[in-house]
Amino acid sequence: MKKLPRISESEWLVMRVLWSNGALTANEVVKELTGQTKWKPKTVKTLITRLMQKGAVRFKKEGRKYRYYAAVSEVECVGAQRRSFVRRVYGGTMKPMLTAFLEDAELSAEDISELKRILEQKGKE
Amino acid sequence: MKKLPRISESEWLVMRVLWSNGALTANEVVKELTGQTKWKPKTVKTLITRLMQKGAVRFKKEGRKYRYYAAVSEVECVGAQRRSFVRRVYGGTMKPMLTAFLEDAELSAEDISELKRILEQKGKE
DNA sequence: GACATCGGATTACAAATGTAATACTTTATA
DNA sequence: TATAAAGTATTACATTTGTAATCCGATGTC
Repeated sequence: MKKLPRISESEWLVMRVLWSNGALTANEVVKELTGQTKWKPKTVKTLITRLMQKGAVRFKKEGRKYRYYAAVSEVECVGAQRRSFVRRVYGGTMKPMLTAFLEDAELSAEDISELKRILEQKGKE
Repeated sequence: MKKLPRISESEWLVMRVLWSNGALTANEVVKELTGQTKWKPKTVKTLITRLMQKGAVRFKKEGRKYRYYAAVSEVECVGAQRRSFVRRVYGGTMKPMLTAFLEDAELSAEDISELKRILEQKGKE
């Protein structure tokens, strides 16, 4: 239930790397981001530092170098972003937004049936 | 197909007012926002000015005062935000995001059946 | 006509963000 | 042991954003 820090656009890329890979050294983060961005290593380091200041990332020493890991929950951060997005763009009303999302999405047949299952589940509550 | 300007969090509130109300004077915008925000009128004016500089808003003179109106398409801006959101938060994969949205949403029975209809439609393509 | 007022134009200023470069420290290397 | 390399810490600097305040010109008011 801790307060979630505000994570900027660029910082999100770093967080996603840390969430999916666990504790990484700075260089490993840089390597993961190669291809996704054209950032210099120093830029990545800056982002990590800022995320630490915000409390979103912590590190443990491993010998003389650090391993960084996410200190906030991915599920919570993603949920917060989702809600903030809906509020900002749709003024909080979910339906039109979901319609747009669904129409826009590229979905496999399995995806579609799973989503339908979720909807049916909701219908029963 | 023009390039969409980048609209900040606060600016979104102004844009939504203009999209839903057409051409308004600055004071009318201020009035619409009362209750939603605690901004001083001058703050709203600044936001409008910035949106004009970005090309998102234009105005026409009406006597000695101006009427402001959105110069970019709501559908396009919303779509761009939606895509940017999915890319940032989910790395571009729609399914997990949709799952979360659907589970999170408060939906009426009618909403649910309409969404199911959309999904069925997609299944047929 | 002098003055308060309403609206728009210009200016303000700190915090956050994007994007690094430079400095300092410890360690491996010649 | 002086030096280069690897890592971390500190500093940099232009833009964007949030949040206004001040200035200026047209207008209405006494």
